[in-house]
Amino acid sequence: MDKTFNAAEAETRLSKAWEEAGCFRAGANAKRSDTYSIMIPPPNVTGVLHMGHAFNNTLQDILIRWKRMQGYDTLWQPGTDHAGIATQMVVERELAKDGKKRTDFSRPEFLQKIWEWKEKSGGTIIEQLKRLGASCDFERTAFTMAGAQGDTRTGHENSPNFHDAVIKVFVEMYNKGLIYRGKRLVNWDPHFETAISDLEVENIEVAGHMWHFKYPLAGGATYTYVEKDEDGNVTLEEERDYISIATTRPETMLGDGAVAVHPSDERYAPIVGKLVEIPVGPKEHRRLIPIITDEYPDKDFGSGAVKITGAHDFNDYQVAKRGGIPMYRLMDTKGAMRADGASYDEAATIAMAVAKGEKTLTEAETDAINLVPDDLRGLDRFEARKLVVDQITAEGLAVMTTVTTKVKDEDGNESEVTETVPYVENKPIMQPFGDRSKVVIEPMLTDQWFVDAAKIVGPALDAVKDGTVKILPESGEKTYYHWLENIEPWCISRQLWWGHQIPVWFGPTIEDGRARHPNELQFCASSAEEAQQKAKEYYDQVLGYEISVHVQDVAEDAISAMQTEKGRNPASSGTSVSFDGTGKICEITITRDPDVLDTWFSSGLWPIGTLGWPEDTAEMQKYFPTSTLVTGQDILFFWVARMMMMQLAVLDQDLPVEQRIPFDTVYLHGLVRDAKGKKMSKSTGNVVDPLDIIDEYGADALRFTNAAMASLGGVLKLDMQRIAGYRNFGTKLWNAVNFAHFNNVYDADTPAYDIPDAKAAVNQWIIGETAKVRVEVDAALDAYRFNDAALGLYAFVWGKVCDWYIELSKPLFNSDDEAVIAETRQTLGWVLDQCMILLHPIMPFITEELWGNTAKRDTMLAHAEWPTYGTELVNADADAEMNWVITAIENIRSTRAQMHVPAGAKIPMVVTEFSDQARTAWEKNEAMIQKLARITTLEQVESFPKGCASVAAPGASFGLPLADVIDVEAEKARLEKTLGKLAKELGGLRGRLNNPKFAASAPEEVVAEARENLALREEEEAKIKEALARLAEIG
RNA sequence: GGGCGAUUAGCUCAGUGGUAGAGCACUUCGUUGACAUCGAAGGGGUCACAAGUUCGAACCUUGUAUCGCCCA
Repeated sequence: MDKTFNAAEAETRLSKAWEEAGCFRAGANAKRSDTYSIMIPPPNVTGVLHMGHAFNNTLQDILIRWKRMQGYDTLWQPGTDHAGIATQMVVERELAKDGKKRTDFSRPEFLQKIWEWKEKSGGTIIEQLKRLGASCDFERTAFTMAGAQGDTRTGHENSPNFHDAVIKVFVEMYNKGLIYRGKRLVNWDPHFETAISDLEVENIEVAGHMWHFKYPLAGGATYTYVEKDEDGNVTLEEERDYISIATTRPETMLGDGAVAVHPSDERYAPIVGKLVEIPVGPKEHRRLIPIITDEYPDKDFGSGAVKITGAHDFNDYQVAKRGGIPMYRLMDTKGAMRADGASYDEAATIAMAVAKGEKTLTEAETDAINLVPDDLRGLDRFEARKLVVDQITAEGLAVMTTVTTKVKDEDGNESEVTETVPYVENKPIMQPFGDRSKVVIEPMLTDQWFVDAAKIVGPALDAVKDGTVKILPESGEKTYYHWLENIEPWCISRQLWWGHQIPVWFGPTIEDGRARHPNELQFCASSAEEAQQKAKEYYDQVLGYEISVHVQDVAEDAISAMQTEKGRNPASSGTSVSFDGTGKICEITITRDPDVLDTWFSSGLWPIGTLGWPEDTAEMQKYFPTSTLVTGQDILFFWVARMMMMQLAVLDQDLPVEQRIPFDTVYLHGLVRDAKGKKMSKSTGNVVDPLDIIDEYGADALRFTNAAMASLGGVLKLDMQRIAGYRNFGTKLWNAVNFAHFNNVYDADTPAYDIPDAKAAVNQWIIGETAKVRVEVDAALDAYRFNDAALGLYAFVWGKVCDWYIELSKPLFNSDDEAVIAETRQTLGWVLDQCMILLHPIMPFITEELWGNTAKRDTMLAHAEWPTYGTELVNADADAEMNWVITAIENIRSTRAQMHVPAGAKIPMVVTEFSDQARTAWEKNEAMIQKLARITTLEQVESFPKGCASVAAPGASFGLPLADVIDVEAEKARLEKTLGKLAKELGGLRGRLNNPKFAASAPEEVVAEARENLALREEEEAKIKEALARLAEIG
């Protein structure tokens, strides 16, 4: 055997062997009908393995290997999601290298490029998972775009047709009224020009400014502004002809629809309902907006008055909706100030009429109004901000403040200069950034598709509340409830090319035989043919005669449609109707929505989509509902909750809830951080690459570290020293096996399957300890306490097997008794086999290698039988005997070390008090104690000779005669110290036992334990006191 | 501002009512026929603070402080 395990060489070889033997196929090693299945949280197809994946997949692999060895019919389903924005970005970046843009290609051409990229690079993370040892059924690798147009079926050859499943769900949810189209405020990425999900927005604190402006009251009205302190004393009273507003985004003032104050704010009570002027834009067309009340403004924040820009702020949007305030969109898809539509004069005139209540607009009409003054049109939003601030300040409508600064003149004389300047606070503000584009996200009013989540949330909530689905740690359940009980509509459309295109075709409405609103009718269907048929049926019926319906399969580019407003704004869309000679409609063209679905919409179907749903597949019947979902707590809402809602909503409603839940247990974990607890980030430079760790320490060390970190709800701090420590642990096991080799344990080349019928106490003892740890490991894994399983095994293998059993076995191997030697060989072989088996889920590589190195086996370790023996293997007598031996050895060693007896010196020992039990234990294990404690002889004496160091063991009083070397003072000090410690313990124990209430209220076994403990401590105390007395005699 | 959580040895963390644990680090000793990626021994803690419940609190309750994370 090599000196140490060569991880780099063995890992590749073993991975290949497992794969070739089909060890991880669904159902491999199944010995019972119970199933256990895990869906991998699909990594992004553009992704590379990071520590989060490594951690997450280690836990899944531990569970699946454990269950597979137990004989369950297991499936660990791998795959990737198609990651709309990320993938499109990666491919666009590749094109950019050749100086090309996406828009240089048609949509189908560009999609072909993505599929080519996917073929080439889309399997990266799956390959990396194999290096971790992940035992997924890789032949089933799925992909959330499988089956979509252009799919080359490379890298996910056997994936079920995900596209069909996604489209079917959309159509069904649409038909049930769970999906609708509407104009809502969404997170808009001005770089990618698409709506994005909350998940893709990072809120980052940046240095910002808060400007304070005056909004003059209309018609020069005034009011008395009064400020009071806490006691109601007036601190400020003045006549004002304005209301003061604070804002971090002055450019959005152009779209203000109102100014809101809190209903209880007395300062502004006199002017509620009055109109104020927005202090920007051409003087002759200043818009007037009302002062309204709403609960949203915070009286103590800024002036207490808030401008309401419903189209560009999420809070304002809610206020505007509540108050019926118009929302004017100010920007285009690139985040520049709008340059479309009618002139500012015209727009402002209409808006004015609306504000005065003379006119009401439809949503579309409101959206068509461009309230950006002509001089600001087309400017970038940040440019526009500067100009707006300048214009307001120039007009004298900025709130001013005085600042006193010290200046030095040419001669160095200091003087104070007081200036009046605009009041601008420099303060940190939270700003939303696109996690991929890194640009500031703009809340934007756009037409999008939404899932009416509130309608399907009920069953998802109930399933957790009634315990059908368990979330661990429990605190996750609270978070889950909190979010689901306040659920918002889910925006599922994205203005991208890569993704599942929305299966809805638009056509014109018909009134009195004439086409009215183009693109306002929706035909939702799972194919173009079906849409055509539906449309034809509809139009034939409303027109009363047959027409032909033409289907435009892929509409123009989603983005350009958005920019030109075509296809989104029915009013400006081109005609799609042809007429015959008599002016009657004879042909209608319906066009497909160019948008695609949010990747999470397809990921939400992962549990069923990967199993072949909507087909009634064997896998679906066997492995659904799945068992455990292991994932990061950060995607509890975005993925876990949505899977719950979707599976429960989509599957046959006649099935009981237990058969529609996607999984029965959700294990949530936090972010993997660096050793100091900092988030890993490229900018901090503390990112750890799991592949580097695997290269340096081996996959097993990384996996063991992951398991050891995984306490429920624990923080995950990755410490290199710890990884090194667990690499050492592997070496320790390796060397233990090496020791067994050396002692001819494996000479016969036969595996140690049967539990040895041992006679020697040491062997009986270690068999019992093995049984205890097996019970402990199963209990820990059952409860998802990976850390307990890992640390329990660590303590057993290192602390029990290596530190004690192997050491204690040495005298047995050196004995002359062939029977004892044979029994010990058998026991050691069995114990080490159990170590390999029990450690395999956590450290698959080194254990598989040892398994193969030690004997001819029927199966690979990955398919070895997981043991079921329990504490019936514990022999109480052997346990007591060996515990005595270990205590005796430890106490002798401790005394020796403290008395500075040279470590190598072998010395004699004497004994005075010696109970029968202690004597028997000694006699049966003399050779071991002598070897491990370096004792030559034991002699029973009446009393200790002069200069003897005391060693206590239960039932025995030992002494080490060290007359020549003993330092009386040192020995005294040592004993006093031990006595001190004992006194503390005794105090506590006696205090408790002397309290009558303790005996009365504490459980019996606790009282008994305390009594027993007290007796032992008292015995020890007596011995030490005796020893001290003897020392006193010597002087 | 709202929600969730944390505070235990120098460090990183376990510990769900019976009197405090691990690994690493530290000190001393050690080439003992598995292992120096090692062995033996040792030092080190008012369990953030305060009050309460209890025979008994690191653990339960309330409050305070500090620090995270998520959402506004």
